Amino acid sequence: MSLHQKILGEVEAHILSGDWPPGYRIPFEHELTEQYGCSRMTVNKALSELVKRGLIERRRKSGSYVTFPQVQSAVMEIHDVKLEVESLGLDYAYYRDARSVRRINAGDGGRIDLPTASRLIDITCRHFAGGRPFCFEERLISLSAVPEAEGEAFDAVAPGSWLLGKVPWSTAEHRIRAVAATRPAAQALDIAVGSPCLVIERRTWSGGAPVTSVRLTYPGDRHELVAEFQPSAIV
Amino acid sequence: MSLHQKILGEVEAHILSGDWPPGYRIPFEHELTEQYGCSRMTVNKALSELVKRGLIERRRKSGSYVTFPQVQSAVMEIHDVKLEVESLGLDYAYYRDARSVRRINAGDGGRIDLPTASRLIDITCRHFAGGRPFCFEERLISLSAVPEAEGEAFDAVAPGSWLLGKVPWSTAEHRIRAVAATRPAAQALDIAVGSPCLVIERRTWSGGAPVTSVRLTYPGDRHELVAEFQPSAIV
DNA sequence: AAGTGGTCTAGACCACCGA
DNA sequence: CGGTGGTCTAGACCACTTA
Repeated sequence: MSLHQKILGEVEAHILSGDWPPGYRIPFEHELTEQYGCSRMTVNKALSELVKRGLIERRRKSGSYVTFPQVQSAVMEIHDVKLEVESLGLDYAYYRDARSVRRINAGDGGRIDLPTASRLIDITCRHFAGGRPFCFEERLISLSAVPEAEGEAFDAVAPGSWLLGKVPWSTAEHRIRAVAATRPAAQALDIAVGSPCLVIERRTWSGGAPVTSVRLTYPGDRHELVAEFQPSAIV
Repeated sequence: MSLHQKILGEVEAHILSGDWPPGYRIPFEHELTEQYGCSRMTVNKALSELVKRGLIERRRKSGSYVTFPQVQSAVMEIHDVKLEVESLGLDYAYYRDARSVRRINAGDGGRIDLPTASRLIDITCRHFAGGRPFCFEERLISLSAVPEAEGEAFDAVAPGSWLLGKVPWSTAEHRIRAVAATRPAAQALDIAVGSPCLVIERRTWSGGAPVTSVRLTYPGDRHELVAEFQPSAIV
């Protein structure tokens, strides 16, 4: 492994571990130069790559700083409905409909892959944009992965936003479908039963263990997913 | 603009224009060094970036070569409906419904961003899986970007498959929505007007110029998009 | 064996911008 | 004004690979 890769990896590790939080000023080039006993070009190569990856930003005379988490990056990252609504310039509101703690059962079939009789939280809630229903959310959270969730009522902050700041995730899988609105979804979203809806099911893991599974139902005429790719962006 | 960016841009232009086709050996570093009157590091910086973008690959002692277009990647890359169907283990069939060469008009509003009166090909076709309609495709292809398309009837090979092996792409944008089936789509897919459909609109650019725009309509109950992400994979 | 790319050095000049 | 990052140079050594 080359030296600039080593430097890149170590700085990246500091950032991803939270050791160097957003806004933190990382060491100057000349400091890293001393620390690694190499020339400035080598350090510069590593830091330039981190800029391309969006992990740091650099300001002349001032230094290099860890960037604040990408809100909704180019692809279809973990996205927080609240941020999504606010980025549209609309008022956001949240309402929790139901919350229960229970054991997993056959009705959850496949939604979340946990051992029999695992305990989980089952939540349904709604997100509003500009006063209109924007998204209907049905979520399961594994209590073995996130024990603190049991103490949360989720009546002020949405479970998605709460989890985002709480649990680091390592993998997410999205399934995206078009469906006819079911009765509960139609009621929640104030649309006709059977009208087209975009459904996004996201399952998230952290270190191999399932964390949460969420089904987001959007009225088809009010939502659109946008994803931009570059060939090299694929790992 | 810095010199390494200039070199990068010019080499990229040669590749994207087809001037330097896949397999072509681009000039050696020392040749570019002479041509641009700069040091090897500067040339190297440009070429290393092209490796990251997947446009070239480099072999010691041999030289640097334009790569062959990537076919399909992990996420929701440019995807070929034919490969998609075959990966499901179903028989694939293709039928071209209509094809015309015309000038862009107001009705194309926003689907493809070309100058007034640009010439393009307008195609509608269908993909079948296991004998059943699987996808309805409406596509525009810019003739200024892909002049060879004018000689293609697209009655045996789908335009998507044809383009994939022909034109390198640099950026793609997806828009994903749920809609009620329009009359033409419903007829093509043999479903009821108004039933939910998943619509994927993909626009593709090559070196900043629009290449093609396609709208794929899938019956909502027969299709699902799956995408898997890892946090670090984001650029 | 020879020529390529991979990496690194120890400087340099410059633009920018915050103190 | 001074310190930072952005860029570039003219070398160097090495690993690899293939001609």
